[in-house]
Amino acid sequence: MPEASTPSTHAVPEKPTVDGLEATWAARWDAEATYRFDRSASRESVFSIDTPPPTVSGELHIGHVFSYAQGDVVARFWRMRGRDVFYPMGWDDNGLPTERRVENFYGVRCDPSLPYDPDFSPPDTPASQKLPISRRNFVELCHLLTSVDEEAFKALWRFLGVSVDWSLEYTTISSEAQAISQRAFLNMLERGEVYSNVAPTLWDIDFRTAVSQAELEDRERPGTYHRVAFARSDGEGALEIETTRPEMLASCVALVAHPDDERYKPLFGSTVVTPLFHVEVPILAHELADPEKGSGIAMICTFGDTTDVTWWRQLKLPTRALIGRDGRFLPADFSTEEFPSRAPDEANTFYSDIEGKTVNQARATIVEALRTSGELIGDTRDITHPVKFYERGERPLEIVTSRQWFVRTLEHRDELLRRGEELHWFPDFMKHRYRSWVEGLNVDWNISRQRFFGVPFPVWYPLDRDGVIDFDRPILAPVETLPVDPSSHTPAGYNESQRNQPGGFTGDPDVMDTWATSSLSPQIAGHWGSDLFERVFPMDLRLQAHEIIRTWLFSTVVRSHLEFQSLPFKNALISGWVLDPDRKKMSKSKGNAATPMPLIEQYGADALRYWAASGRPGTDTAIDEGQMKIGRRLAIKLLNVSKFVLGRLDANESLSASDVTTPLDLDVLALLGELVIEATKSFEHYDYARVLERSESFFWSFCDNYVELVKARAYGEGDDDATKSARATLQLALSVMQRLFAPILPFVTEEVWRWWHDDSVHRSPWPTLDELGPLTENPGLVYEPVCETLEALRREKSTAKVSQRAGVTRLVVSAPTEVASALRASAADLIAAGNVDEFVVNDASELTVEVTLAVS
RNA sequence: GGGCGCUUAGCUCAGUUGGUUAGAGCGCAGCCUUCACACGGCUGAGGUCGCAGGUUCGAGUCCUGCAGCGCCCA
Repeated sequence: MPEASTPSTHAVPEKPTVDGLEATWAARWDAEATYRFDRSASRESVFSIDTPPPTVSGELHIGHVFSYAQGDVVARFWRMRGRDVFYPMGWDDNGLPTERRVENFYGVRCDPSLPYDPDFSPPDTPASQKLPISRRNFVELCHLLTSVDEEAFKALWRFLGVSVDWSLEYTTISSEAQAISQRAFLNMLERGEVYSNVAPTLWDIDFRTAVSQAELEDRERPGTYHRVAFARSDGEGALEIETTRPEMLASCVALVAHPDDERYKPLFGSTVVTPLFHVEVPILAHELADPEKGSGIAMICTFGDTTDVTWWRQLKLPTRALIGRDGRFLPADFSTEEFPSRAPDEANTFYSDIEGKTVNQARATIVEALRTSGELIGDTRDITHPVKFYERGERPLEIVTSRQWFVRTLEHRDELLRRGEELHWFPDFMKHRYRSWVEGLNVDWNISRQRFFGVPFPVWYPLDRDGVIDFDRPILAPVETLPVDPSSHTPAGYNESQRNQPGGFTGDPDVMDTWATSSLSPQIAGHWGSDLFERVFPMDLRLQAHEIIRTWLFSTVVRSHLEFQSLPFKNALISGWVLDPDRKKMSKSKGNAATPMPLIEQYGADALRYWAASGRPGTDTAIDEGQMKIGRRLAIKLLNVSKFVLGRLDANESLSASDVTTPLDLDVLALLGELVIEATKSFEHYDYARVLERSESFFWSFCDNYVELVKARAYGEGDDDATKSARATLQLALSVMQRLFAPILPFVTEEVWRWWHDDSVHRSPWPTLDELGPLTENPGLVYEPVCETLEALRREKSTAKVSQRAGVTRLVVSAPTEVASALRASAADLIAAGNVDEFVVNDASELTVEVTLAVS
């Protein structure tokens, strides 16, 4: 036979496989720029996504895969809907997590007093004693390691099929990100929305930095109540307080009880004397004193905890702060006004035992002394109580007085609450987390960190003739010079020799909190100041996990509200946590955190995405390899049925919805039409899990029933309208289903799509009703009874333990008139699929099926 | 202490504005070595929908209370 007359077939491989699709298609998508954003697109046609820049700190985990896969599914839907999807990817590389990783990875620590060593290279193996290096050397290592980590992350995202436009990649430490952060800071400063202040600050003594309220975490820790006697100044006996922090005694500034507490009411206004240090302190009243706790009266110290800060502020108490930035006790002189002891020599002598000690050491010393002096009453009492920690910290936070930059959030609380109401949350109930967080704010947002790898504040300060810093007259960097580093750049009007000299200047030593830069992700990714920004801002969608609502989501809303009087994004899609198979929260410390790459290798990226997409927005989901296996099976089924349908179709035969004529085929398309409507609606509400569930259910029925029913008609000997109808239906349905699954299973759908198309399924239009032709009015009226009959046939054969191909002598179906005529119309398909000799349809009140097998 | 979510088959979860006999997958049992698929297919068993009230012709679904689990905030 001459080649010219051979029907041309689609390029269907002999043995299709899902293995290896990730590498193949990731490379093709790169080469074809499939996910490239059209920068000339108008705002209306753009769908812009604000993605979380992951913290680049080494290990990837399955939680990343889960959350980013869910977001990607949505991005792919909108792209197929015809929107120009702005989908960048950033890396949150600045900040403490990176510093920590660099310290551990290279065995170094930053010592800003050291000079830069241009020839420095990190030790091959980290020494047990961390090597001190200069700030600049340290920052260079941070850049080095993050760039390595970023490549590893990037490789995973590609392998997972995350459809970001890599030409839009950004980092939060880039020069542009720094300029944007500094510009936004200066704008806030100009508007009076940011201020610097010396204040009691939550302080991590290991990281030696301030932390913000958002980074706080309560942890249950054992503690011990000590009952301590304070002698009354009038000599009328003593008052006993209970404290878990007796080491703070030298910082005591008052005692406090509840205003209604009858036991202490008569004493308000009188004074007592602290044990050991003999400082006179007043007895005061405040609602926050809990009469049920301990003896009902507490000592206020500057500062043992956040309640102390509140009392200190509201009761206008003096400051006797003694904990230093390293967590050790600072020097103090009890003969001064600050520490007015009645017995200064005794107090100083005793305090010399405390000075320089850590909190725990000092506690032991003081408890011992109190016991000796008889001022420790009775036995101590062990308890468990919540203690505040920095979320990344290992030791309890202390409160240290220091100068910090704060963003005014408290005075904007009501507006911020309204922004939370304005935002569309998916799922809706996540808005409660935002609201309760904003309602519970009690300090302004501290954005300065006493660290090294971050965006510096674009500020210098003049020094007076005595070399004292004048914080009230900051020298601001002009906007056009940004980004600046005040530790290496010189402010206008000075020269570098005047740095840190009397009469000269000094640079602000701090860097911004990482949330202070990542909260500008829309500005950074959208290149604030360029035409692009107007096309993408406010973003259509923010993707993130629920655990960072109070940090990233909140801070982004704050920044956008202050800068643009707008929400930064219209919709927020909140993902849940990944739980381990026992439904416990995954964490590195528990050692149950799974790494994704082996799972991708075992089940395929589509299978992992299937698992992720089966978790509804906001729902915590357990790692479930069973679910991944099902996803893999679905992908394989898609390959196989595509091979079957396409492998026998003549690629040149033109088929369309108008060729679909038989009742069964029309009905299947009508059902598919219903599915398309539902899937579209669900996707528009970010309910990808429902799209998956419905599509999957239709697809399996299609494979098990419809394909079996029309196999013979479509690919048999005949060649009439009915044959054409079946072929057209198979082809149309396959096309629609390949596209319905494309957002969730991008690799396998692309593979099968390319067997019969030149361009990517991911750039193809989302299916619509139009392409399915005019649909029947009551979808399912034909297909469902036909399927029921087919199932009855299979059941009989299965019960009789014969092959499904076994012959049937007689098939009698009784059904209501309408159904009966539907069955008669599909008789040929049922006869072929069931291998039936005689098929009889009777009218009856309800559907019954009677099967007589050829052999029994 | 305040708030949010969950509780449906052995397991993991769907269940739309209240509407016939409550759904899926896994697992389990049995069958089919079928021509797209053994990396498969078919069939089946399995549930007083956490508990107690209430509204309704009708409640897994709405209301009230309670319990357990998880989380958020203080």
